[in-house]
Amino acid sequence: MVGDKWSVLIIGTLAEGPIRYSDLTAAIPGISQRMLTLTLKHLRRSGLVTRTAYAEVPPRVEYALPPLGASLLDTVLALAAWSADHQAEIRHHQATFDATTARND
Amino acid sequence: MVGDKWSVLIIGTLAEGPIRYSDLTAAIPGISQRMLTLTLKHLRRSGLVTRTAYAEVPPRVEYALPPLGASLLDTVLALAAWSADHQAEIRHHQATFDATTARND
DNA sequence: CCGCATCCGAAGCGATACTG
DNA sequence: CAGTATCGCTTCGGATGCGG
Repeated sequence: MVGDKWSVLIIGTLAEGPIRYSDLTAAIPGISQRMLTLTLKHLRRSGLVTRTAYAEVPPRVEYALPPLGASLLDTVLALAAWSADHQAEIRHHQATFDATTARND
Repeated sequence: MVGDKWSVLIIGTLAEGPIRYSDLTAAIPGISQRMLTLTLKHLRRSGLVTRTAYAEVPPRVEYALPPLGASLLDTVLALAAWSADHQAEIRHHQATFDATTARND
């Protein structure tokens, strides 16, 4: 689930509170409507995200983060913390590795 | 990084101690040699895994988990714990969702 | 025994156009 | 406003055969 880039971004955005479909599009630069719809459906199926549609004109649909989703957020945040913590070290390793490895482009 | 299924499995296997290439193949069912080599290279590049080749006959290569890799293991384990913890709940949601959603295959 | 290169089918994703 | 359907490209991944 965390392997899905968009899932993480959506959950991260939802962490700040319920948000509308169109606002999600704006809040997550680079996401296509296809992926937004697909990922939201996936997340809803797993119960990580809830969808509330209001029978109004104009239509309004809000997505929110139920407790289950929030619990995943915590864990993912821990992962993000690790990432931030070791980012420099990893980049250093990569640079060293690249320098060591003979690349004949 | 956790998005890479094989990376996680390899790190999980390496957690039990250094292991040889061929044993990795056996320890991780379903992995192809291509993916094993590719993923190991990727992990080495990031410094999450170390490689030690012994100039012997027959050749022997051992992969191990340095501190950096072990630290990621901890975090990933936390994620796995979350997964195990909420697995049943998620499956329930999925079943409900599938039942609710009219699927016209 | 260890690892890489190539071929090729499968799946993912973005862009676009269309429906309720 | 909120989605769905289709198309084309890119990437992923398995199988096989070769080099160190």
